Amino acid sequence: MNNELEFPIQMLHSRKLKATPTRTKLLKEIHAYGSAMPYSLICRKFKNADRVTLYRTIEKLVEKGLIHRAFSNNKETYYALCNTKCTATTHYHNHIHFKCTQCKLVTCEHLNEEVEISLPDFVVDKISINVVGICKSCK
Amino acid sequence: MNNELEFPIQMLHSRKLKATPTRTKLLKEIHAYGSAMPYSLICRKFKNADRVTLYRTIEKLVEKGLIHRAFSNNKETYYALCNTKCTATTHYHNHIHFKCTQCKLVTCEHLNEEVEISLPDFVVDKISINVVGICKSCK
DNA sequence: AACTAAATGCAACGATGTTGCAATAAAAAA
DNA sequence: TTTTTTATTGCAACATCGTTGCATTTAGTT
Repeated sequence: MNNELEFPIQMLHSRKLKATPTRTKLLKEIHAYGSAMPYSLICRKFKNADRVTLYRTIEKLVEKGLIHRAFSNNKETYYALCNTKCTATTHYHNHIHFKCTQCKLVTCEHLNEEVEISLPDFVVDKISINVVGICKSCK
Repeated sequence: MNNELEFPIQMLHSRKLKATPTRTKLLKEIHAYGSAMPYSLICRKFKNADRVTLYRTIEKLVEKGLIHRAFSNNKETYYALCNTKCTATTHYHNHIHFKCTQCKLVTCEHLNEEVEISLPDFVVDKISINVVGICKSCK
């Protein structure tokens, strides 16, 4: 996926962030999880940590473009690692977020072609596409 | 937009729901608002009502396909009326939800062409597309 | 080793999600 | 129209999450 993922400290430093235990652990946990990680699960991995610290850690890493909110409904938010093309403000949009109704996993899936959305008279800054269905493994 | 919108009672009855004051009011408020209505604003319109009743009213109308969650981030959810083509389980996906960073409004925008998303080996049930940018009016 | 800017931990509060249960009201039946 | 049935409401109560301020601690630097 991303070579840098094995080096959370370098990832953090590249965005001028201090490599604190909570931050490096968060990056490692999300990476280890393999798909977009629900907040509730993140909490379980950090049950000894302070809730506010975790909150601010997530905010900061989202702000700096190291992770992103892959999926959100009114109940839960899922977090995923950004790929190397992500910057602090933009994310690639030739990928979509897929939520499987069977295994409940949220994954980032790449599309062969960029999605074309024609909205004349609108300025489009960011596109996010969520698909719900049944994933390859569960089908 | 939708003729039925002027008749919240009929809308409710068509889904075998009792036409209670909270339900008819919710449908009217969202319709009157014109774009996807943030939950915080809905609350303000219902400040005398019980919070749990409002919660259950929303749940029920979403479940029955009269309204839908047009947009959600980790902070807030936006609700919009479903069009007549919506059923309890599916929503049209030749429209997108647009959030304007200037006026903060979330609107449903129709696309001339259906969005094509090719995900071989996946079963696609529902596609939702959120676009962030600057709307026609603010540009 | 000392310094400095940034991150953490804690307290504290507000908003939202969620359930159970008794009281109430809407729709249907008589 | 009145009664009956069944769904909805209101309230209490609790859990989770978002958010801020401030004092303490720590990472990266000098």
